[in-house]
Amino acid sequence: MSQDGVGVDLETSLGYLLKQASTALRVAMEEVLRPLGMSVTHYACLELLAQRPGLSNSELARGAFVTRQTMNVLLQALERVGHVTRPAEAPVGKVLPTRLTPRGRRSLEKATVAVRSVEVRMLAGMTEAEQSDAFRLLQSMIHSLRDGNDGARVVARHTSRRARTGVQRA
Amino acid sequence: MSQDGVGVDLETSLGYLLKQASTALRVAMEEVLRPLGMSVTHYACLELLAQRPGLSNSELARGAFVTRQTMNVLLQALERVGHVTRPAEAPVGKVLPTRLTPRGRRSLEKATVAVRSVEVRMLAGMTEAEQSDAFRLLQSMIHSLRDGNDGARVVARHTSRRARTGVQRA
DNA sequence: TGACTCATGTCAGCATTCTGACATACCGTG
DNA sequence: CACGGTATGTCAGAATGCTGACATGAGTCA
Repeated sequence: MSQDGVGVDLETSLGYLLKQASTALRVAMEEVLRPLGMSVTHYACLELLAQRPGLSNSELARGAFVTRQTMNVLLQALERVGHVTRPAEAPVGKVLPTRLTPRGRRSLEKATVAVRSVEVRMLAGMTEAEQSDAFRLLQSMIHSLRDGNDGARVVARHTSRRARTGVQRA
Repeated sequence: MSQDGVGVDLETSLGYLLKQASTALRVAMEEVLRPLGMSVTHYACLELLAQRPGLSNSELARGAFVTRQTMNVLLQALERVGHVTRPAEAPVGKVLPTRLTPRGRRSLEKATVAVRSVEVRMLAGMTEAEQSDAFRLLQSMIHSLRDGNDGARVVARHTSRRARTGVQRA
C-alpha cells in the first residue's frame, strides 16, 4: 500500500538490510531449533564448547553475544540437565573451564545438522566467490564499527559496556 | 588463549559473521541513541513514520522487526509524550494510521543525524561498488531464508507473517 | 447472505536478557 | 611489596520483547 515516491532510504540502507538479514537468520534458526527444545543462544554455547573445549563463562558470553550474567544462568541450566560440566573450584584464578558432556555432545549433533541446513539454504544462490565477498565485506563493517570510533575512546567493551546508565525512556 | 587447530568453522561461518555484524551495528546505534533517550526500536518507528506517514501499528511492527504487541506499547508511550498521533477511531477497518507530530519530527531529526554517522562509519573503507555488492548479497540471503523453505510449513510467526500487505517488498 | 479465513488492535502473563552491585583474583607499575 | 586497573563469577531486580488470547473488521467463496 504505502508506495510513495519519496526516496525512502530505509529501502537502500545497508544497516537496515543487515538487521533484516540477521532477523531472518535468527527466525530461521529458531524454527529448526525449536523442535529440539533449544534456543539460538543455547546452541551457540554448545557449538562454542565443542570447538573450543574449556572456554570460561565470560568467553562463552562474548562468543554468543550475550552478557556474562545471561550466559551464567544458561550454563547453570545446562549443568543441571547434564549437558556441560564445570569444576567446583577454579584451577586458576576465578575462571571455571567448561566442557561438554557426552550427553551434551549428542544433543549438539542434532542441532548442528539443523543449523547447517539453514546456513546452506541461506547461501543457496551464491557462488563461492560471492560468499567470500560477503565474508570480507561483513568483516570490514564489523571492523569499522568496532574501533573506527569517534572521540569516545572505547577500551573495555565487556560485551558492550559503554553503558552510561540506563536509557530513560520516553 | 584457546587457539586450537581444529577447523573451527565458527570462524568461517557467514551466519556467525552476520550475527556479529548485526550486533556491532546495534551496539553502535544504542551508543549514539542513548544520549537522546531513544532506543533502536524507538528510532526505527519514528524513521518509518517519517518516510511513510500513516503506517499502521502492524506495519510499523514488521518494519521494525518486532511483534505488533511490542510496537503497540511503544506507540502508546510515544502518543503519551506527544511524538505521534493516532485517530481515536479507525477510518476504515481496525487500522489506525499513525503520524508524526512536529515534536516527534524534531526528536527524530537529531536521532537521524546520529544514526547516519554510524552508518557512514560502518561503510568507511568500502567503495561504492562494494556497497552495492554487499546490498545485493544480503538481499540474496534474506530471500533464500524467507521462502526457500523446506517442507516444514511454518505459519505461526506473528512478525514475518506473510506480509503481503505491508512494508515488506523488495 | 452466511461461513470461513485472515489481519488488526489490544490486554495480560511469561520469558529472556540486561543493568547494578559485590567479592575476588590476576597483572602491571612504581 | 602495595596498589590501581582490569577480569571474572554470581546474585538480585528491572526492562524489554514475546506468546497467548480475544473481539472485531474485511475479503472470499459458495
